[in-house]
This record gives sequence, structure tokens and C-alpha cells, in this order.
Amino acid sequence: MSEHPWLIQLNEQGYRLTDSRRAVVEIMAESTHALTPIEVYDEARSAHPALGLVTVYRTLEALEQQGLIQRVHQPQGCQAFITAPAGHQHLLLCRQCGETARFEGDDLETLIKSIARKTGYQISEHWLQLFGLCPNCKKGQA
Amino acid sequence: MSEHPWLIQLNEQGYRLTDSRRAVVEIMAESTHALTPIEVYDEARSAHPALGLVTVYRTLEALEQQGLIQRVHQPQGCQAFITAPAGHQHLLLCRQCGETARFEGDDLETLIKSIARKTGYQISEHWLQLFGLCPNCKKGQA
DNA sequence: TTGTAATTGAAAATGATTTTCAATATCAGG
DNA sequence: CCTGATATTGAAAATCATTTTCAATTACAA
Repeated sequence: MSEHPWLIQLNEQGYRLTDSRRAVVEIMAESTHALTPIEVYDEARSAHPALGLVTVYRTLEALEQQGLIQRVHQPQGCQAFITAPAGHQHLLLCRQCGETARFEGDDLETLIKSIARKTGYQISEHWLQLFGLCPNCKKGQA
Repeated sequence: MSEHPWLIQLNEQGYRLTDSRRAVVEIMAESTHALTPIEVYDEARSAHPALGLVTVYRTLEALEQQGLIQRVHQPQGCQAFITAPAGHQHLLLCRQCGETARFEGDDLETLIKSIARKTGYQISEHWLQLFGLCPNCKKGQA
């Protein structure tokens, strides 16, 4: 049987392949929503009922270190994870259902350079995130 | 004695003025760093030793509701607070010492409208934050 | 000055996350 | 295909941040 690319990457990094990891990867890799550890736990147990919450935490940590998923910061909390944006993308999150979309748009470079000059800071990272309602939730709203 | 403007605002909103609140406000209003509840607690107790941590949490919550302070999201955690930016400012944070600077720069409107059109999302909020080293920490680095 | 309702701090409760640990499973080497 | 060293597991306990509960205290309006 062929393994998910994330699992192959983990394996290449020296991680062993287990059913627990397979279950967590399957859920995280498929989801377009930000998921908390508990949510991953609940969903992943349908594929692997013996899964423990601790293992979910450990697997999420490994995936984050590999750059495959990332933590999402939201007004209501910062525990959820999503698949990491490819390349230089930013996030757009639905406040209602947690659905995510991505976009690019980096004419931020000019702004950042100008801020660096004005403040004297050496800028190494930036976060840009948009919040709103996805097309689906927008409908239900009106 | 004349009270700090934040205390006056709290008072006008029906909050009573107590030494606990005065101690917390004094620390938060003066700081250019993001401070966690425990840090506020430690610092504020030099002015008011009887202060309890619970009261710090409650006061921070009141100040946040009044829009006087705001929670800061950082890679290392999201528990710290700073004085709320005036008007439409964004944050620049030093990863080393937590020092904060602010900047404006909202030609984001164009970007946001274009993302809204492309994705169908109704965008209601955006977060933009920069991270780096403040002039002081930059010196110690090299 | 006084009464009442807001506020306090301590302790207990909660919730998320991490650590500990003995049992189990993966997988490299024979 | 076995086998053994070692990574991994899940449960329970520990930790850490935050919230709730509650009886005592305090601010402040009358």
C-alpha cells in the first residue's frame, strides 16, 4: 500500500509509521478547516479507535516541525491547526464555520522595508490574516 | 489626586476605583512591552502587595472590553497584552525583548477588496503584524 | 454615617497541554 | 521470516493557564 506524502516525509526524517500517525495525518491533510487537537482526536478515532489524545498532540507537533501544518491564530483562540500554506500564501478564515481559503498578495515588501527604515527594526517575519464569512455562511446570514 | 484617564473611563462605565485596579492600570498603561497576566501581577504587586492574580485577570478583561488594551498573538504564545493601538495601527514586535512599535500603512484596502471578489468571502477584519529585532536587540546580536 | 452592591483574594474547579512510565509495535539486521 | 533494540503508544498523573465560587471587604451613593 502506498503511503501519504506526509507520512513518507516523516519516515524519511526517521519517524516510524504507525496507525496512530496514519489516522492523524489522514484527518489533517484532508481538512479545509482549522482543527483543534480534540477535534482531530475525535475524527481520527473513527479510523483508529485506540488512538490517544497524547499521540495527537505529539503527531501535530511533528507535523508542525516538518512545516506540513501550522497553528492558526484567531480571535476566539489559537489552538487549531491547518495544512501549511504552500509558498508565500496568507490565510482567510471564516469566523462562522472555520473554513479556510488562501491568497497571495505580497506587495507587502515595500511597506515592510519602509517600516524597517522608519523604526530601525530588523524585520524577519510577517503575519497577515483576513477574517470574514465564507460564501456559504454568508448565504445563511442574510 | 487625579486619576489616570483609563481609570476615569472605567469609572464612567460604572466600575469602581480600587487600588487593585489602579496598580494594574499603572503597569499596563506605562509598558511598551507585551505583558502576560503573571508579569502584570508581579510588577503591580510592588505598588499593591495584596493584589491577587485573579483580579489581574479580571482587570485585564475589563480593559480589553473597553478597548484600552488588546491581546497580542506571537509565535511563542498568545497570552500577552499591550495598550491598544490608536486608530488604525498595526504592530511590530521584537522577538527578543518583546518591545513593541506601531505603524500605519493601509493600502491593504485594495488587496482586501480583490481577495473578497476572488474568493466570495465577506471580509470583516484583518490582522497584520511584523516580527523582528528592535534596534537595541539588533545591536547585541551582531 | 450608613447600607448595599461591587469588588476582592484564596481556594477549588476547569481545561489544555506535558510528562512519566510500563507495555507494545516498528523495522533493521541476521 | 525471526529477533532484538529502540521508537512509539496510551493511561494516568503532573503542570500550567484561566475561571468559578464564596465569604469578607470596600467604594460610594444617599
